[in-house]
Amino acid sequence: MVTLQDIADKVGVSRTTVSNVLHGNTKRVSKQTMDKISKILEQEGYVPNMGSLIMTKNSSRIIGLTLGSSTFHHMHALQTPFISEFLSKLQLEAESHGYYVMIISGKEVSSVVDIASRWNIDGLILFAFSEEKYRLLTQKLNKSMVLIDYYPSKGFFHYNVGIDDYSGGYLIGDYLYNNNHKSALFIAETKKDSDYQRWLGFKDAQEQNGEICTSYRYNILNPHLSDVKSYYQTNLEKFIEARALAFSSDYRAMEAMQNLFQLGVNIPDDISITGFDDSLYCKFARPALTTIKQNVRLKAQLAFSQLLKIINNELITEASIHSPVELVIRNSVKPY
Amino acid sequence: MVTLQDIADKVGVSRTTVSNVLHGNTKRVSKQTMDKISKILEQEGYVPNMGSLIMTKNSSRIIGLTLGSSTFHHMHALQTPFISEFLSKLQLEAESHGYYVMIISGKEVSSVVDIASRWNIDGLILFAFSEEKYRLLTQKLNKSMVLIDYYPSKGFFHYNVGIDDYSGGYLIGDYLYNNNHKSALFIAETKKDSDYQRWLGFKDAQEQNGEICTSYRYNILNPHLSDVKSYYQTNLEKFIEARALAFSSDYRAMEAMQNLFQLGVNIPDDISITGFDDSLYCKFARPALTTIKQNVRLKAQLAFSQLLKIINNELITEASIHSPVELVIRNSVKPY
DNA sequence: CTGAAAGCGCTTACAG
DNA sequence: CTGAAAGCGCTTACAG
Repeated sequence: MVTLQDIADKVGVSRTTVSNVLHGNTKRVSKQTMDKISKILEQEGYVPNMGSLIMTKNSSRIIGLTLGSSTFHHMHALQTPFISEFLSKLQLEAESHGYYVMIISGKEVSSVVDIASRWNIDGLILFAFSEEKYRLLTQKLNKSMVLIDYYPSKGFFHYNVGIDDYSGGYLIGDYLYNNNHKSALFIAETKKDSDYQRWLGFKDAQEQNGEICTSYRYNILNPHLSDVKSYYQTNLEKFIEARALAFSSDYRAMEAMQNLFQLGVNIPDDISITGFDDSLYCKFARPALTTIKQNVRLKAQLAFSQLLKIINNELITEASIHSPVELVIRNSVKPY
Repeated sequence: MVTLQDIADKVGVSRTTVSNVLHGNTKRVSKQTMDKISKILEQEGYVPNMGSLIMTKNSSRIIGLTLGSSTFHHMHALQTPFISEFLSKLQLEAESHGYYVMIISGKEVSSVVDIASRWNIDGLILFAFSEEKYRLLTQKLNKSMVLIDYYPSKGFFHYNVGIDDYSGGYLIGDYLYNNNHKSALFIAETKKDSDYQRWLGFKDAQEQNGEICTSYRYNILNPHLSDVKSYYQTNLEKFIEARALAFSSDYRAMEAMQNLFQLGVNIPDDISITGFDDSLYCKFARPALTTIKQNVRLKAQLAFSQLLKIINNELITEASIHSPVELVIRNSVKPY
């Protein structure tokens, strides 16, 4: 490892001077010295030691990426296509701004606090944190944080970057409505957060001509249900009567297609189905799944730039940003 | 941030002593002082500053995770289910051993070198690096490294953790053979590395009773092919004649199922299909995909422990380790 | 058993 | 325009 001192010795100046050219303090160094130092710097492939920088700058330029719950939409959090894509885009974005991303397990709040303090992390991006955990975290750790896809209870201040879940739900509800599916059911794993917003959009779309969409149409599929098959068996009649099922995730939609198929249901002839996320594989479902797609790259960029603003104490006009969403029409819906 | 000095002041000792209890040098400190210091340490929630540790210990305890090519099996590397699962398991493993994982974009070798030096990274885990890039990297960066799923040319020393690709291929070839598919075709994106090993296993299984499996049966599906549909159109006759297609990835297998279905082919009645990887969604394919599953958690653990050994200069008995693989039988193969 | 001191690689007032 | 010096938080010989 070549140090500043090494460079200084080589050129025959003090390390103060080398440091000055490193930071572009051109007024403090003569053109001549500058050039000489720049040349050697380049030649020796000098890179600063981050350990040293952490100490002197009191900042590490590390962004922590933390997953609050290890599972998310019934699979390992990092395995959900969208989270891993987010991570890769975030890392690119960070790297191009001279930041680094460290993965921190969010299982224990205390260990997030420990690691974030230890590393003097500049900011944190949080996935799938419950409100309780988030509160605890903010209490114990005073760092810039941005939450992803978060819908906290009212009056609870936080920064958030999400997608327009409501519009996603609306697009689906509207699309089904226009295909004459006016008593479609909405199926999600919870009654809160993203799921609930999607439902709201769905409901409004279904009610657009004065129709009524009661909460009877909001169905819960327990994420811990071991016997999904019997769930479909039990509800078969109800589902066939509804003629259309709008799921809050691709995974559940595809799972439904499989189970219903086994029960002799023809999709989309008997029942139309929609998903949410546009996972890599859902174009291969049979029939290919109609779903909602989000712009993950944009989301990662928004999250990073928002976090940067918080870190730098810049003015933030909106504490909660939502990236747009679009309907991807494939073949899992048939006009009724 | 509470520092060692703060603690020392509070207790009324020198920071040397505090440091000693921190490191369990029990013989150098009286029981009494020890207890007092431990108590305050706990009470104040002391955590060391990693910046400082990097400097004094000349080690950061950071493991870099680097993706050599941004795409992998035609999707973004971090998006392949197995890489993201690997990452999450690796992070757990690292955290439990007091290590940290930083994501480093592997697009440019020079930036890997830069970041790894800057952070004084302890070791690197490398995905999807070409041999050329890996050589360049080792030339410029003297760090402990473990490659994942790597098959370099002969005589090129390196540490590798992979899966038993050969056995995976064999299991598939054997399973097809036993279902009377003795002229099945193997389809992959390349003729090297994992793909080639899988082919070798496949071939050996198909040749088990003296039959011959010529390279005619090794088909390449160009990963950059834009018009996959016409690929299947063109080869339809050949594929129907073969009656079984063994793919080197689930993605391609599912894609094939979709395209063949559109061409009026019945799967598995007309053509049997197998995949490789056991992606989250392939149980939802229709028919559900028979494929090879690997133990990603074990792989992550092996990779980490191997890297740790290299870092600590421990004796390593095997430079290349392979985790086992298993056949997951679903419904995409029909006895011929 | 305890602590003073040097050193890790850098930045940043400050003096000249 | 240039550099000596203090300081960031820790560890580690070493002296007592």
